[in-house]
Amino acid sequence: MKYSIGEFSLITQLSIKSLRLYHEKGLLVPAHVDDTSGYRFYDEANFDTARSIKSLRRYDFSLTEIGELLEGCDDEADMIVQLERKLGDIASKIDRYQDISRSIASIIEYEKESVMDNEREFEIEEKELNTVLIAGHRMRGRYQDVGEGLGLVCKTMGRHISGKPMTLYFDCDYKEDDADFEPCVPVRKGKESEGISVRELKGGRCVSLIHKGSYDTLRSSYKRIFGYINEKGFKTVLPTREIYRKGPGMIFKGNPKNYLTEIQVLIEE
Amino acid sequence: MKYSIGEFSLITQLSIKSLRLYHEKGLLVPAHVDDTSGYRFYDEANFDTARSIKSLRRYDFSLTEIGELLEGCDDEADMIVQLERKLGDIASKIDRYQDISRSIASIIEYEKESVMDNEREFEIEEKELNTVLIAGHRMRGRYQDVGEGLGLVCKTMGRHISGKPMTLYFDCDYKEDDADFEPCVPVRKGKESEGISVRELKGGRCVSLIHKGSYDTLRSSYKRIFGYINEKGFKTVLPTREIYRKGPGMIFKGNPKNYLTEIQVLIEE
DNA sequence: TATAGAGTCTCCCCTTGGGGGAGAGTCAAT
DNA sequence: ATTGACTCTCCCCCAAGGGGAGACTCTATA
Repeated sequence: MKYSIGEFSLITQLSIKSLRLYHEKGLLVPAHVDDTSGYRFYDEANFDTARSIKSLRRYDFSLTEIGELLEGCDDEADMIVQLERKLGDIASKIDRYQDISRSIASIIEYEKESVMDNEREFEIEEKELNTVLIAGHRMRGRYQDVGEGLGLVCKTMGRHISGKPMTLYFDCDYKEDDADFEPCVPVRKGKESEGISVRELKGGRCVSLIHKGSYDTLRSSYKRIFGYINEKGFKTVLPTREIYRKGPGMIFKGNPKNYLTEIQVLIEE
Repeated sequence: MKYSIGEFSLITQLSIKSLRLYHEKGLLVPAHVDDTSGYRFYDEANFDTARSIKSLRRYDFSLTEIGELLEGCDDEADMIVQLERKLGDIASKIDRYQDISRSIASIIEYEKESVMDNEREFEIEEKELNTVLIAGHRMRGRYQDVGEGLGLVCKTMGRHISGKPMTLYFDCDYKEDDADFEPCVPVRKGKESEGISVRELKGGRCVSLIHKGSYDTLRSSYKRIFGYINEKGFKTVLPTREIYRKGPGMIFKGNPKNYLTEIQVLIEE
């Protein structure tokens, strides 16, 4: 019994285009090709091959791989090896996509959270801070270098990170070029490594203000918060903290007008 | 500060080819293009865009999607929607790959198992069968139609299947065209549906022989097993069972010489 | 037997995200 | 002025087909 390509396509559920491609690649050669018309005709034996190809395609084998399998299909042990290799491929794809999935989920969480805060106006408040475990990288230089240090710390600690990134400032006054600071992140656990210090950061009573907008305008908020502290007669404790509640985002830099930075100054009780 | 495409490529870790492509697609337009030489020059602002593109590519966004995101990046809420859509995409990909992974694993198991039996020679033996839950599709016709019925049952029961497919034969003698049989599979659980009967198949003492080779030669094994039964003076109980321990395989038809079919004839105790 | 309509053929272009290379122009240093 | 390093555009390539054009071929009906 002979089947034209159209009939064969209907039966096997493979498109005519695909059948012609498989013919060209030598995967599924029609039983007979008419010399004068060039028409392809398929027979019963072709059904088995068609079924094999369909299965393998469903399992994400490439046409090249299918070709190799169809050639050497006599030794079944070899086929098992191929299947196991494929299983490994698939597993690593799953791993990769799961990584991506986790990353995207955490980005969404980050963005959502900060969008919520976005409409509020913020006032100075006093509050109690808990002691937290942090990993930090102490350095000297200009304020712009904070980003770099933060990147280093985040990359090193990876998924142990348990909170927003922050910077500790150890100077009592503003220094342009030789500031002493420590970009850090809260972590669940972690071990010391080159340049990275892991330790507890003591909590306590503090004065806090959330600054909205570009980092260039941070100093106006510092002025406000220290004005408040002086007015109340508090004595401050170093280091001062900056918590980056919403910064440049993990994908887009975003609009600096929407950046949110919390300034925390600990006070003696 | 201006960077040539080579420098920019080194810094951003994007290939020159990619950079030119992104320029062409309008995703990452150099800050300046020299009129006469056509040389591309990038500036600081381009770094942010480059970083965004790299992140999004890592998260499996297509260039088209990235383009749309870069256009409408002012409304962040919209970006969250896009990210969530992507998250859904990724999740469905993971699902799909996990399905494939499971399928391949079961194929491997099937093939391995049967390869092990492959070298053995088989003799008639008597053994005890347990009662099992089966799903079957009773039908009349030719023996060749067994395959179809089995396909139906397997597709319907899907992952509830818990053993090798088999056929029950209800005729006491060989009928060419109007045999009465029931392709079925053991299942863990399952509900009746159109044409499918789910029930317990009673066990008992039986005479069993594993037939090696094409189904066309099955009758010689039947002759042997019934010869044995007559010799021993056993009385048989219908239906007779054929268990397809290794058949045409899920991908390749395989070599019929290696097919293994167990014939089980229950006897009165 | 002519013709219409359906089926099939080959050939070409398109998709994604670039890689590889040819041939020509440009830049900076010697 | 020349040389070597960069860069430009343009073309072809990958996988697995999809879409369509223009030309044949087959079959059924008038």
